[in-house]
Amino acid sequence: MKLSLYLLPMISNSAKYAIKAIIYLGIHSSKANKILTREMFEEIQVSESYLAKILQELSRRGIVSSTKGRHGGFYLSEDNLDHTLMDIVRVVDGDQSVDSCLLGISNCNLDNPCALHETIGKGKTEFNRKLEKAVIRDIISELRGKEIYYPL
Amino acid sequence: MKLSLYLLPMISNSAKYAIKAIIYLGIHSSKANKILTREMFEEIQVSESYLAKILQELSRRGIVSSTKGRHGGFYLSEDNLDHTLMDIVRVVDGDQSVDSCLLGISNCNLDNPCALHETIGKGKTEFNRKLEKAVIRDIISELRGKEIYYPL
DNA sequence: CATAAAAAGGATAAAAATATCTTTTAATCT
DNA sequence: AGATTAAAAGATATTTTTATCCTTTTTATG
Repeated sequence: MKLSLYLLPMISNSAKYAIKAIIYLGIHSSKANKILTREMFEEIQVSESYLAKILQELSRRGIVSSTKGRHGGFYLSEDNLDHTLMDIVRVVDGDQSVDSCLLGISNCNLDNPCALHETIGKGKTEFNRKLEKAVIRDIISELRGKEIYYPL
Repeated sequence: MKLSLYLLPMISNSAKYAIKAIIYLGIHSSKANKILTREMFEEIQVSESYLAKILQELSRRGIVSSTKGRHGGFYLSEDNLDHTLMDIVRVVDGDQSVDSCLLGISNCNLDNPCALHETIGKGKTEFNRKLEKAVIRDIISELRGKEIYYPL
């Protein structure tokens, strides 16, 4: 018997797709050059429909930009570029995912720390801090300097 | 529309229950004083049946000890105490969960790092290292010094 | 040896996450 | 205005994770 058969990562599949899509948009898109889900989904290794679903939500929450109709599509505005990976994860996986205690204890905090708070709880906090510092604009400009950033 | 309605933590619910159960056993059990799932499940805030399932697997994989029949139950042997939190997570969530790249890119490694490897991939590695260093014996003995370690 | 106690195992059920499909709305072009 | 294009929205399906239940096996003890 196997309890969790497949991988259960630090961020969800959906958040991964979201991050990949945003990286793709950051590299390829502009307000003048919008991108269709049709053009991205293979690179991101997700179905077109599911990617659309995720981008829809990201758009609604102001993480990416989009317009309907002809010459429509998705792109990153200057404002969008100021977002961090944490913003993405919070939108897709929810705040609880980020803020919850490692043992899932609701009243765990600095004054009343849970059994693992000292031992590894801080590890999660550090990881969160990295997500907060990771600004999309910086990630994109760093990737531009490199030869290969595919496949996502 | 919400993509992930509930929390999606760094480790699965099952792994959390496993860790909580092992902490409980570490504090209360010995080879002479075995513990029944019936005695633990409320403290751990999981159903008795599911806890039994998880402990079964942990027992099969040598993370906890158990004996059947009268005066049977679960306990931590001296060997069990030498395991780390990482051992638990690997058993319950699987190796992939621990070893996978943050973007889920299969051929991501130090020589051929993915887009996020430098930025936050290292954060995951650090977190993993903390799990590896967290020896059950140490966690238990530290908890014994404290007044309150409940609820788990 | 019979009986009771408790984990192990197997089958099934429920909930959540992931994914797809269809219809609607908005933008653009002719 | 009408046709076309593409995102938004809604409904539904699938897979995975979580959880429960019931039977079997093992062990201790009277």
